[in-house]
Amino acid sequence: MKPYLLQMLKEIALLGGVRNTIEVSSVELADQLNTSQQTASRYLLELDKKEFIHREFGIKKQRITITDNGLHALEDEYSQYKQIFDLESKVCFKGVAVSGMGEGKYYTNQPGYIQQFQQLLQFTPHPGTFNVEITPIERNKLRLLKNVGGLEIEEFTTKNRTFGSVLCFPASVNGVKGAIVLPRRSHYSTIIEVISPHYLRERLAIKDGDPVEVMVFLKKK
Amino acid sequence: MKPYLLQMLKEIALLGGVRNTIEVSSVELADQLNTSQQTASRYLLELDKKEFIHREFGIKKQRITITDNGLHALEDEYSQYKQIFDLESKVCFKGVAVSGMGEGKYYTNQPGYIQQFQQLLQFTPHPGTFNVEITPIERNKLRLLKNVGGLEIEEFTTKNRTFGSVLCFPASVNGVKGAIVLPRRSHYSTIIEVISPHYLRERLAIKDGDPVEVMVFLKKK
DNA sequence: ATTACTAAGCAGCGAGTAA
DNA sequence: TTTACTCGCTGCTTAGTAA
Repeated sequence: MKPYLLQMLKEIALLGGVRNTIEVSSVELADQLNTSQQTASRYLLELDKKEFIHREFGIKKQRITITDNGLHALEDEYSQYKQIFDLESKVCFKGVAVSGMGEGKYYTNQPGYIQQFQQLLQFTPHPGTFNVEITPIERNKLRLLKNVGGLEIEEFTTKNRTFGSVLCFPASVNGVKGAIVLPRRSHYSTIIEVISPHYLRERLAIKDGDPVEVMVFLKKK
Repeated sequence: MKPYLLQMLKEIALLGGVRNTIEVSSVELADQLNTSQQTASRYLLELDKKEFIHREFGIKKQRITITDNGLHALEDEYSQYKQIFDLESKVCFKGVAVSGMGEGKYYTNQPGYIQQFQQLLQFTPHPGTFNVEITPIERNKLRLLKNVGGLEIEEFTTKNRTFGSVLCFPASVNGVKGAIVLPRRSHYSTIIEVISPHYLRERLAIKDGDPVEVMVFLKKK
């Protein structure tokens, strides 16, 4: 939807056009939008044609109601703004399921990690990680997470080697509880690793390439 | 602010550009907005020039942060959407204070009205009404109020005459408690009449022509 | 009063390209 | 790789005006 049409739809909504009929002339709407009567009229024609509003003509002014279609458009926009101002409490990643190379299983079987997961997350992770590939542009949100800070999993040493520290955030994958795991060392990649008390791949009935939504929860300040 | 610039600002915010720096190229932003690299670049120049964002250039990509200015623009937009979806619980009118012709005092001194006000609103109105002139376009919101319904003040008869029924809504004027009064008979005018336990004109230190904000509260369903 | 057409002008778009 | 310039073209805007 063209941004200028959405703007007009918003204006109609603010005047009470949601589940209610308003009576306005194209001149009045033009004034509200700081534009000409002709442009307001054209916008109304476009909104009508695209079924975002319904119009009836009287002898003067016109009666306008926002359709379900139009209401959905407004709701979508609203939810984006809610997300922006909610970004300090939760961050949403959209991606697709991918297979790792089994290293996830190796790490999540280390007692040194398992104990800390149990303590900080109050669950025992199912062996292995569930990997989600995100678009490069969403890596910016990973940076955001590191800036805000999360649960610190400390490094530890076994007789064989050292396991590095990890930053961890409670999360959900398509609504199922878990946590995401960001190794401190590695640079931001386009793969998010998720651990969960459940075997996510089975629980969500997901195979490689399926779209998934990862919601990451930040600790409130 | 041009709607298409706001759209881009919103996109930057969704990527985490609020109180945080993101690294994106103009091509990536163009992809997000379904437009060309050139257009994305131009938008960034405009947003920068108008101080909605701050930019730094690295060897690749650019580091972008939303300025306070930009954040305000987003907050304004957000609050408008909040208002739309809150319209079923409260409606806001902006107008200016005007003087009536004293009839307000006559009506608000009628015991038949006073008793009902006390019962439905839990306060005794200060004699007289506080009148607010709204723009003709906002009369649509009055229609909305009548559709939703409010507190019914019933008509009554004295030995001299009949006083008509009135629709009434709890409200506040610049934050001070009161109620608006819509005579059932009269057609929508551009004057809102407000009653209040306080002498609003004095309490708010307001004279004719001063801008006021009337917030009307609807009963929840 | 109203809506909305036509026509002309101008702003925004993006291909090509420089740095 | 980047960003952002020029410039031709498209499409949005608005004055004038009909209905």
